[in-house]
Amino acid sequence: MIKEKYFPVCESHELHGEVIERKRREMSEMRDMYRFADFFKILGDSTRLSILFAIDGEEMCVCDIAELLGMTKSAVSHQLKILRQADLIHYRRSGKNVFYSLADEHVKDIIEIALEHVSHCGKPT
Amino acid sequence: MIKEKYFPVCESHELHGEVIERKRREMSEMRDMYRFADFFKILGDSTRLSILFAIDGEEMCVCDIAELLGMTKSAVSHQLKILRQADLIHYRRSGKNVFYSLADEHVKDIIEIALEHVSHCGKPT
DNA sequence: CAAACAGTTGAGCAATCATTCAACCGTTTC
DNA sequence: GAAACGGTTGAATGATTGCTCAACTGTTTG
Repeated sequence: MIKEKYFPVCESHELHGEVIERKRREMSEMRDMYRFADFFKILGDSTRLSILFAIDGEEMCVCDIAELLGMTKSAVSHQLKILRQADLIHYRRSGKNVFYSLADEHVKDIIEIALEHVSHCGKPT
Repeated sequence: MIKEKYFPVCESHELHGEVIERKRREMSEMRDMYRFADFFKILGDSTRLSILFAIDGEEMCVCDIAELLGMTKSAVSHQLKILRQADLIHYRRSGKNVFYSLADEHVKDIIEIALEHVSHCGKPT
């Protein structure tokens, strides 16, 4: 039996082609992996993560966040913009100040589970 | 009453200093924000995320992962190394092949919640 | 209305990072 | 043992990114 090869897989055993095809079908459902990765990319920065922790439970203005993190207002504002565009935070203007707060409960959930994972797999060395 | 200023906060209202101090105490508990952000940073790449989805539920060898993602073995192997160092995947050698599988159930949980968030906040435009 | 304050924005820069390329290691096969 | 295959690794490179600096907007205050 001549097996049709759709792609140059390993030659070690013939099942590989099937596995790839099945996986390809499974993964096609959520094909915009880029958009999905972007979500984690936003959380993958200590500054942005610190901001989210800072405004968790209590809104804060930009100036205070900057002071808390020991950064310039500019640097914080740049990161706030990214968080805003990702719909992770909420915006409120009050006089000269702008107050930010968490926009979504999902964010807290994800952070908590991740925190659990990190503390579990924590390698002190 | 002369209020001691520990840091140059906004002048608009005096509560800001207190807020910052309280937040600073709260956040000092989990002070290694870098390590925490690194966890998300690893998930924040479409290639690595695709790999995790690929080996979810069924181990795969490097060659097949590469074929599935349309990438070189080298590129995949580089990302596998990062996932390995983060203890997110499991390694198994079998003859000439090396099979990878998910190492932790936490990973699946996090991905699922994040997927939910992304699909909720999905802006088609 | 001008000065001061809170915050935003864009350009520029340094650092990080994902992929490519070539060389290499480990296992199997002839 | 040499060739072939699966996989890894390090250097090089192009792209991305986080911060700084300076200029700017919007609001309040004198």
